[in-house]
Amino acid sequence: MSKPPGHDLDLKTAPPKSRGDLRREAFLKAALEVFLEQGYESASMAEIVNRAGGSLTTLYNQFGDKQGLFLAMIRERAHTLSASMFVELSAHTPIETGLTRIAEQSLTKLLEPQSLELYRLLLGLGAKHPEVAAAFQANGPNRVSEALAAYLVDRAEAGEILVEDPVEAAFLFISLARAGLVTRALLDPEFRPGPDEIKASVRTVVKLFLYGVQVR
Amino acid sequence: MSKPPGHDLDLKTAPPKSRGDLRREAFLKAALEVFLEQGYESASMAEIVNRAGGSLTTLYNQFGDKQGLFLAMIRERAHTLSASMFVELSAHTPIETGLTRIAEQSLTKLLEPQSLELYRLLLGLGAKHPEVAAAFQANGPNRVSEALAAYLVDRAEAGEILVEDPVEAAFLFISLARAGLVTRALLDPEFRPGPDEIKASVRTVVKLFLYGVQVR
DNA sequence: TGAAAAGTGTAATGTCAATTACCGGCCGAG
DNA sequence: CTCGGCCGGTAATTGACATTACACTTTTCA
Repeated sequence: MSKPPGHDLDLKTAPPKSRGDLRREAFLKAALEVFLEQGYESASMAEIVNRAGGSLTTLYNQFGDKQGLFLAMIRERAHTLSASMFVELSAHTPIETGLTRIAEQSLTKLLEPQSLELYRLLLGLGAKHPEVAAAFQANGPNRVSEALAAYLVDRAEAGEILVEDPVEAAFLFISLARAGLVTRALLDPEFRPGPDEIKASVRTVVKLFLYGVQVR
Repeated sequence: MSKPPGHDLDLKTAPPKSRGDLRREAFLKAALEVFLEQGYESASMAEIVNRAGGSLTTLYNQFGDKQGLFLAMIRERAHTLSASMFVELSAHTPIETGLTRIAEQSLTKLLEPQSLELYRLLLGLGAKHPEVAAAFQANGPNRVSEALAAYLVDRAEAGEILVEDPVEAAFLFISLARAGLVTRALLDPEFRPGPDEIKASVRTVVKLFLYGVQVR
């Protein structure tokens, strides 16, 4: 409705910034903060306006209602979070290195307080708004899984590993990598693992994934 | 305060049921329903009283306030849920059987809609009420982990497996078992795995845990 | 049996926040 | 320059509850 010549798919090279766009960005940023801090129900539209500047009227004009704002915010964040977890896996990287790299990258991102809280919010969404959770899932974790699966196939062909179902194996590896630290962090706010703990956890996980525990 | 001769640790054989106890039970049951359906913020005390019978006044007398009721409910549920996930592991059970049994048992319990919603609620609690999440963690998952760790030590001594840190290995196995189905179920309400899917998932996980993916 | 304790039902009270209504100022097209 | 629409600020308007207060009945038990 506003940018005359625009490709609507601009991802990085898009600073057309009309007035409305600026407002919108500020609103989304403030909404992110407040929703993450207080949760959906407790967050107040007024508080969001306080932080963003602007006015309630404009906020309602742009997003319709509280739920609209929330959904818009979630979509935007889920998208960038997913993107930031993506790892370039050049084939022919040795398996141990590749697994380590992908696990460290996505764990590090996911353990940032902001990501963690966003993840928590998504989980809490529950039966309501399944579309959002689904969109996040499809468009974040699944992407990573798929990339990893392709890489596993490559490594299998190179004779390094033996997998029956690469897709499932990839999914399990991702799950395994995340399960330990992320679950703990979600349940215990005190628990904020640093880079060293992440590296250590990843090392264990990679070893387990590769070798298992059975005596050979 | 009421039952004259009581052991306070009765678990099953305890129907002393004074009047207050009956009220209390009904309140907790209704509270469970309503909190799971609506979430903490949206749940209304009046609605709980409607379902439980009795009166608002009594509810407040027994639990103080909304948060008190919520905490009491969570504690009670976390306790019984944990108990139901416990698996008797006679030592000397072959490793593959033991792992399969423990994973199937706890997965099956955790995937029941009610458990799943409770888990979701706990995750959503977030920074607030860390005590509750901690209590649940300590008193549920950790128990299972510890039992499994002891079992792993036994199997290691029997020469079946090779583990450096049994506690960590146990934790990872539990995480691995849960990660796949539970995470999926939390994010996608449509996804309700049946017993066959659970068995299949467990089979894969056990194999991975034992053998890894590396060619031998 | 006869209070005191505990329970019940209903109707305040008070707060808080979503959503709307207005009203005057700012900005870009004609 | 100048009008109609977007904006910002503020004050309604409403509806939901949590939490209490009150007046009455039932249980308990000494």
